[in-house]
Amino acid sequence: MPSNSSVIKVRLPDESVRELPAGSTGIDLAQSIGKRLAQAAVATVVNGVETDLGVALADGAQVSIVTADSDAGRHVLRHSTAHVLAQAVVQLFEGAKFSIGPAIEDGFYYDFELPNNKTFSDADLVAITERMQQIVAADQPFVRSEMSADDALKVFSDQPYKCEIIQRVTKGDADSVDALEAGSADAVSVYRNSDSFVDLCRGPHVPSTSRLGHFALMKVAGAYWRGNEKGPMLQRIYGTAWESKSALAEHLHRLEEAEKRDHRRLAVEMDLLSFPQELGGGLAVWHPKGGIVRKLMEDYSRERHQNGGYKFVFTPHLANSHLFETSGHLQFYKDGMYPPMEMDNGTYYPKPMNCPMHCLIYRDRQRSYRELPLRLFELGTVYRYERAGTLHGLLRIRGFTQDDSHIFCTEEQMADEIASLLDFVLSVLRRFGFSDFDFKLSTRNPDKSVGSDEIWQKSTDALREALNRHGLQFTVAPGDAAFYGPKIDIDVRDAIGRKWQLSTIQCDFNLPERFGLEYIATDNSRKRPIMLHRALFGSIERFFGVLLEHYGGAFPTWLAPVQVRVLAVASAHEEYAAKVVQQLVEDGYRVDQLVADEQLGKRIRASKLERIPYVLVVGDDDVANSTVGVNPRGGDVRRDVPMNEFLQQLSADVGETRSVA
RNA sequence: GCCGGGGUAGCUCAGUGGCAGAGCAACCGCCUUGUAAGCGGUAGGUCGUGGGUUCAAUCCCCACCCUCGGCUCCA
Repeated sequence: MPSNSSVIKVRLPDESVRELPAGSTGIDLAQSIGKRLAQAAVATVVNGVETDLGVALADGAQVSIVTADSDAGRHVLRHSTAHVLAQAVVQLFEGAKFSIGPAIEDGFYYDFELPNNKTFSDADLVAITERMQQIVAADQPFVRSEMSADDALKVFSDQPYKCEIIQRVTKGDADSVDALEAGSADAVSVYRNSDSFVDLCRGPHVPSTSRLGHFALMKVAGAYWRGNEKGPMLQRIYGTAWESKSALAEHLHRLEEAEKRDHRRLAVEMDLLSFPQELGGGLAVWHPKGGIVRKLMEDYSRERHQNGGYKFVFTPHLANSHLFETSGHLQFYKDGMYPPMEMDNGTYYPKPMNCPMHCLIYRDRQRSYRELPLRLFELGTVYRYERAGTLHGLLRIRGFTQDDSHIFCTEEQMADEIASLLDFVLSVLRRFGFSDFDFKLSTRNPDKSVGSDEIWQKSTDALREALNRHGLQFTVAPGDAAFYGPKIDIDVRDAIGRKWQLSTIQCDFNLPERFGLEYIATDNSRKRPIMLHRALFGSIERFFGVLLEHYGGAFPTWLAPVQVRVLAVASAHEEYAAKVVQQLVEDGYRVDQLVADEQLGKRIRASKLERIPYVLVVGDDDVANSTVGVNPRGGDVRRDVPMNEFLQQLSADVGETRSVA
């Protein structure tokens, strides 16, 4: 049905059709639907392509409006705010070069090069913010135009980074970042805000700068141009931007809350562990309270492994360099190892991983197929010389203990073994309060791998099948595998939604080869076993750090360093309090008592700050009736609770993993 | 490793080219307390380490160590 030339029809997401005068834009469409929508609109999606609001709509187009409070809308806001940042910097810093400025999660950044290797200071950020607000107030339009690469090179003649992007796009070797910046080779797109500021960009953008304004510049950081460590280092400014003042405020509040549960801060506050400067970077000592929690974690892990058919092994912290030559680690990862110790009978290295030693245990005698799968388990402490700038509390540390398992099995056993491993791993993680998992299957990188296509295929299929068998959603990361085989990585989401990579299950056919591992098969032939690497916590240290942040220091009762604290109202009740303590200790709980030489309120406050799960208060009534006052963490106070009733409550609490506080 | 910010009492932080400061915690005393900070007092420091400049350095300069935010890396 041919439409009237003065009218166009567009289809909306709900399949309804709207008629508009020819030449109407996304703005017109939004206005025709509603005033509020027009106010919230930042872009359109036309036939599946994100487009500026101001572009005339074609007859018959499928159109949806992108609003500022959607993920896509915030992305547009953030990208547009990055342009405003670039304009402000170029205006305030004579000779500044700007390179790329994408939207990222929660915000945006822009990379700059200042003349004479100058860097931005915090004071500069204040000035830049003010200038950005002026640009917002000036209501500058974002005007799109397309031009040839030659013309674009002229426009950006004084901007070497922009020229480099244009040239790469022209030559056809643009990566995804370049493409975002410049559009395509035949039509380089640019957005102009004013006579003096134009930026290379694919878009889309908000119609004008007045749509922005709820942003904050967060920090300055160095960043390599194109991520190349050998290339120039630029100055990156990070910012955050939102659709409203309140959304921005909420985000800043979330950051504050996250900072309060930073494991490094909690470790100090709660006297769990420390990083003495005298030890050297990235090396921790565990204090008694942290030690209790760690021991409980390890005990639980050992118990589960015991029940899971694992054999416990122990291996030394040092090994002769021959071992790591055989394994190939010295060849691939020497830079990440602590330096060698030259001894009169050879060269020794602190071990950066346990697998080669477990291979030696396997190889020590002839193995039969009847022994397989052979599951070796060790809490093995390893040392890796992580680069100085990468250390981060417990999450990136130089000396750590892996809950490391190596499973030797036949090719036929591999799929079942991986499937049951997944069950095992998830079951243990759930006990620690995690319930939200993301799975990633990392596949072969042909340029950085060893082994035959066939075995790679088999291993990858086995991992994939295990995930499918459990009905688990997973993403595939092509080329992210280790050099020796594919792997499944398991991320958990913590109480405030952040993702942490913890467990990993890896197939390895390289080390069995290198160590010449064999077993005698049913037909009396010698065969090579498959080796599965599996770390569940990853490292005890890292897992502990993640747990600390997950619970915000409020460990579930079964893990809490002190589970119950007993407070006498006054000195006269101290004797009864001590009896309560004694009974709880006899029942196997971790209990202490704070004597009444301070006000009760003050002692309760101190106990709450220590995040003790139960504070018991005992006074005259309790002495008379054998009761306690129960003040639970995160709950309401109950008076006159019979001791037996409290014991039942405590027992039930410790028996199950409590939800996070 | 690279760019930038830091390191002062147990903790959080202020401060100055000329005798080192606060709050909390600790310790002592008074108070004997019924559910998140009672009152008074005492003690506590090689101002990260080593050099240099200076009549004098915690402060200025250099190097190193540690740490924080990023980048790169992460078997």
